[in-house]
Amino acid sequence: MSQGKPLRPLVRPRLYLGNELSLGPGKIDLLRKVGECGSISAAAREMAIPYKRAWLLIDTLNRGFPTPVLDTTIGGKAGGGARLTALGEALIVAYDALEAKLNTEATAELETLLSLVRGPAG
Amino acid sequence: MSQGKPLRPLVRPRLYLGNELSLGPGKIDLLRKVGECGSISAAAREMAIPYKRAWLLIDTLNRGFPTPVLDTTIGGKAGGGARLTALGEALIVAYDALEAKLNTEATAELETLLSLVRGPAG
DNA sequence: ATACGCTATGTCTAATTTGACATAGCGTAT
DNA sequence: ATACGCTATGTCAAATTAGACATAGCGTAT
Repeated sequence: MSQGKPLRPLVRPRLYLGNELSLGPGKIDLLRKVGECGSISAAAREMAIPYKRAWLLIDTLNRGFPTPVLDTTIGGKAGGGARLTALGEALIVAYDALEAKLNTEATAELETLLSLVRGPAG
Repeated sequence: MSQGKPLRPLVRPRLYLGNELSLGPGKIDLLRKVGECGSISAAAREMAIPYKRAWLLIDTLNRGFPTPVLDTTIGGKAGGGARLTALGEALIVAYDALEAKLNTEATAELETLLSLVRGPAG
């Protein structure tokens, strides 16, 4: 009966984009948070991960893509911070589109998988 | 335009199925190989991974699902080996269906992502 | 000038994962 | 009886990854 629309994503894909670069929910969530917070460190704080880890994740993105995903400026107290570049925004948009499509178009396949986890008595 | 059908999967999804259980290309490929080879060790050999690693991967599947994914029998030289259970086969079928759907229905979104890796000059 | 909060690194340790061997025991085939 | 090849574990070192601190330097605000 197809069950309304939960719309809570069942699956958050991870893409292997060659060149040792992968893009999954972790980096996307971080990127989005940085866009919201306006700085890497604020995003890291909110996500409860060390600043260095956040910076490193961003760094792998900057290296993996032809142009950086963030515009960063040094200096604190309203001076410095980070903003998404056009590429950064495009990544989020494209990822979200893929995730949404996956979770609407392939719901049946996903439910099949999940039902197998629960077993016949699920 | 839509470009024929390469049908080579652009993305091989990894599913997080709760309970510390994840299902991605690695375990699926292994499962399939075991089905082809008729034993865990032969599959491991062909995939060039240590037997123990293969066995461990299978083990996490067996623990994560309500019933085992393999029927194993001890004893060598045509005596022992492993065969897929109904669940094991179902997993492969369901995964393949999901992967196929993802790679046919979401080609546009995937291409968008890939184009971003290459940049405007790609 | 001082303080604050940010980017950008470096270093070192702990935790986790991976890999390589080793071993026990079983079931067919010879 | 012996050999072979499989499942099923155990152990232990190596490699990789994650985490915790430490530090340098800059740019706004006060």
